[in-house]
Amino acid sequence: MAQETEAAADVRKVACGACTLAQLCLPVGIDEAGLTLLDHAIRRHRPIRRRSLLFQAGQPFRSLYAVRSGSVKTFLPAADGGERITGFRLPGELLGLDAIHSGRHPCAARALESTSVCELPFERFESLCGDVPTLLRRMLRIMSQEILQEEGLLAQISNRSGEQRLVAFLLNLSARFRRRGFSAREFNLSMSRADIGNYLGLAKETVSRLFARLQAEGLIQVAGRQVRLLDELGLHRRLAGD
Amino acid sequence: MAQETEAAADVRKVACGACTLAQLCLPVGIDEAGLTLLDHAIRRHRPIRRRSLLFQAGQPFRSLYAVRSGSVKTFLPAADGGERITGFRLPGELLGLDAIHSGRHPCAARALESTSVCELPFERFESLCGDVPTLLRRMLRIMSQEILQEEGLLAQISNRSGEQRLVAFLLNLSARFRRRGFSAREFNLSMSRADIGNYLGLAKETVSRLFARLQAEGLIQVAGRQVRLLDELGLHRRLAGD
DNA sequence: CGAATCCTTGAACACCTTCAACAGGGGTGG
DNA sequence: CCACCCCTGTTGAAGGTGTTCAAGGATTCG
Repeated sequence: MAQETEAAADVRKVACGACTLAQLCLPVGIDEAGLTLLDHAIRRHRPIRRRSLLFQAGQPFRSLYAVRSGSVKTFLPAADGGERITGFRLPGELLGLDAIHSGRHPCAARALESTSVCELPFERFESLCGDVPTLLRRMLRIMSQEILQEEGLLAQISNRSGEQRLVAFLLNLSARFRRRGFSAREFNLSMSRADIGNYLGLAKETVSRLFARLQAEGLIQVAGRQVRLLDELGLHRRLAGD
Repeated sequence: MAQETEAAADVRKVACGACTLAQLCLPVGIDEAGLTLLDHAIRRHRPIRRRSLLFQAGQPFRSLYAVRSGSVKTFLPAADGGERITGFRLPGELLGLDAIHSGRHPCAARALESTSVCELPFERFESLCGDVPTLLRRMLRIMSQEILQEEGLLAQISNRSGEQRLVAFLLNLSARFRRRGFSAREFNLSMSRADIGNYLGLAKETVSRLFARLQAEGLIQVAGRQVRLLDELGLHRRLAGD
């Protein structure tokens, strides 16, 4: 217990330049001087618990957040009290980009497991952009990538069968884990079947059945939230519609 | 004919500050000095014809484009020669934001009717951001809005019935026409039923049937590509799932 | 005016959803 | 520490919604 607290304290002291996520996160391509400035602007939070909200929908937008460890889901609250999940964020990914426009968070963000984040006050970020031109370039690229991803997701959701959607989801997760140095073949899902279904536009029962079918066909192996990709080539073929 | 050419020539001389789209397009919130700089960076093109490509998928990214008049569809070419439509752009909207990340256009863009655009070389835009801080702020907001729109679209596509998707599409178009000073109750669709279906994840036959049904129920009136919204409140109720 | 594209309508079928029941497992409180 | 309970996941059957295939009609453009 004391160990954990100590470790957490250590992690919170790690500067952006020394962070294991520096090659994925905002710092990519920023020179050392800029990194120091960025470093001073960032608030490193202690881990938040599973199920707790990082911010609510409608809340005024003050800061961007970067996931340091754990994972987060973002969702739009629906009229009937339900939610529409808009995305899942892994370490090194940013939260709050959709709030810049209106100055309010359109989505809420909830931790799927114990999760720690870095907070970057947006006003300081904007003034920093004036001093650190590479920071501006980096942010434009991150936002462009975000737009691109949403476009790709949209193309995969509409006009694709449930099986293809789930395969696309798994391969997307796999690629993101790979970039983070985790295994791309075997990983844990931090979200429930209901969350996956909500995100992909499928009923949770359908997700469950699709997992079973992909396993029966020898493409994957599933045990609860533990997933192993057995035949990546076959999965890619399914995605293409073969 | 001579008149048309003359008018086109005139339009091409209009500065950003004098453009009727200045309140929608990139210039929003930019001071006069910045506007002059922006003005000099922009190339105003002669109209391109219906069906012609503004840029191809995979092409190197050099410039952002703003629609001045007409409309454009953007789409990802699919493996089988088909296309996945990612969006429709109206006057005052930007094209190419998804290309900043990789330096290549992931989507192609095709004119749906006779369309004119303004071209903004991206390198000049980036250096301009250093001189005109409000320009940077504006671009961050535009990109944030784009991310937000894609999120909203995704939420509407997945987990919604075909009818709800089509209603959402019509109301979205209506709101965008309103902002541009056109009628929000009666407008022309510049895209085909097949394009709408492709975009919404429905077969073109389904789109046709849904139009017929909405008309039979007295919510809209359709004649080919001419649409009139008869009961906007009723349409909003349909969207909510009533 | 002809050709091509776009739109509409019909019928059969596949896929996914909904409703329902049950099993397992992790967290909480006693 | 254990028991209970709620949450999560699984499986079955019936029904609805949208797709596919097919054909004919309308509109537009050269």
